[in-house]
Amino acid sequence: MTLRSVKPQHETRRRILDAAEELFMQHGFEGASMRLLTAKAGVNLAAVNYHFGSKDALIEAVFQRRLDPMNAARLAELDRLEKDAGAAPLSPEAIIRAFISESLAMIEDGRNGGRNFVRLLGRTYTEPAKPIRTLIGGMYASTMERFKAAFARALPGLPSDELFWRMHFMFGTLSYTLAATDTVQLIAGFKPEDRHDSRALQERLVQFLTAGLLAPTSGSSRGSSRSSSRGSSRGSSRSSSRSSSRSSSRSS
Amino acid sequence: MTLRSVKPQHETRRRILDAAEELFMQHGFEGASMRLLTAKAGVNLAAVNYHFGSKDALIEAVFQRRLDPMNAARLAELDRLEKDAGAAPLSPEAIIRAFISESLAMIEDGRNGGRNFVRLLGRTYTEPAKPIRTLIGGMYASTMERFKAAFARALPGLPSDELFWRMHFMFGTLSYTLAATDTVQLIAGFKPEDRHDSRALQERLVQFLTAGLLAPTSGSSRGSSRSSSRGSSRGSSRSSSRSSSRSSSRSS
DNA sequence: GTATGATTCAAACGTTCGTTTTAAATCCAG
DNA sequence: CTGGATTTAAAACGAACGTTTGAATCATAC
Repeated sequence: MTLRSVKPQHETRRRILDAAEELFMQHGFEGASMRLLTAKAGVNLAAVNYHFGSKDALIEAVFQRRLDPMNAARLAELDRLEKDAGAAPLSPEAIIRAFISESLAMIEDGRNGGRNFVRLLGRTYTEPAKPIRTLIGGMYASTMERFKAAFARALPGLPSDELFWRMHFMFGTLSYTLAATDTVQLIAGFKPEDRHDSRALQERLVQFLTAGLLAPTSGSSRGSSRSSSRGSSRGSSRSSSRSSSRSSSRSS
Repeated sequence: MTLRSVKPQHETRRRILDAAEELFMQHGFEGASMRLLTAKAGVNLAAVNYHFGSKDALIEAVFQRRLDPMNAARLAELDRLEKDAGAAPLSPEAIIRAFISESLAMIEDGRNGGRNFVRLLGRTYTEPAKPIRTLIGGMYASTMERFKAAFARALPGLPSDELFWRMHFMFGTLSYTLAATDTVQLIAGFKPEDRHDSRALQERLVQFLTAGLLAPTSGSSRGSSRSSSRGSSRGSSRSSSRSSSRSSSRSS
């Protein structure tokens, strides 16, 4: 009793999840203690174990609350694109947009903890703890399958293993961008006003990722490319040669 | 006495650093305890505090042992390239190679802990703990300055803020690639034999990063691009329009 | 109003953490 | 050989950790 102020009862779970989202992002999973976390949420120390069972279960709940809807939205957007396109293949850029726009929209979400979560998510891809890795991996599996199939359809000329790596690189760029926008600032010249302008950021990301995805492949499909010079780092240019093998149509 | 076996005395520091490198990579900084660490190194528990003073100082030492030479090699390679080129600007691809080849060469370094360190490094860019972030940032500052200047010279048509973001994206791709090659596997279809083939990986990375760096810019320099529809995520294609404004020369 | 189950609370549990201290043993350069 | 630096062993330090407990409190249905 006394001064409980604003806590409309039974929203303890939500308050815990919000505080966990922010503190996990700031201090990591091990660095954010239960005592700090429950203090920030304004709930009792035992509330986490009561509502979630353990700290690990809380971590899992934090991700499930946001990740499942996020991936569902990605898939829904992809479905919509494919339905609109009919039999025509999608443009790679449109697929990229369908994948990243959900994440980036969350950056502008200040009221809710969307921004916290998105940064937390970016960090978690390189999380050392194995249970967390497998948890995240499982939540992404089906979504990645669908997007990989969509890319493969949009880029019929791109070998499967090349596509794997291109998706790996694209995901890495997105992940790092989400995680590190205001953590490590290795490169000078950051414009603070750009930090939360997710529209401008999305355009820059789409340009970069689309170009990377459509980059010319050196050795083409498979094994055959034991040839070309590959002179370690001596040969400066040698890039422009193929330039126009854009690999597939541009639909629409 | 007893069975000390192989420990040529006075290499306790190196054994601690090697063990720390591996365990920090596997369990994170907080997850790797001093007792586990010293046990793995085969030294006494008190040895870390004797030689390094504290766990935090050990963390710093782990990075300094490798990061300083690595960045020095990057700068030396860039110097060499610029000297060879004379007054002519370097190709963006050559600059990219100078930056990433040092990291990727370490992946193949199995004997020494190079592979462990490179993965640890990739993880640390998104490390929550602030002292570690500032430590890493400080170690990179001068290197990033030089490379940013080199890119700016190679791409005179690219606005400064665009270059900042392109470098940010490139660094993110590299970072994630180093950290996550065998952690989270979100995308199915991974070929295990490619994991440690750093030459093939480097070629794929260079293709991707070069294309991303040279991607056409949408709104050109500044603020002007408030125009186009931006219909949330409705407009499916709308991408192909600009396609050929490669932004700058291709040198050589 | 009272019984009942869900929730919150303060307090304590046992464990592990990084660090320090003691002492003796061992190494290695001068 | 000597003496300072290094290493080991064992023990303990206070602090912080995640978790558990049992009583108090709340909300609701009878």
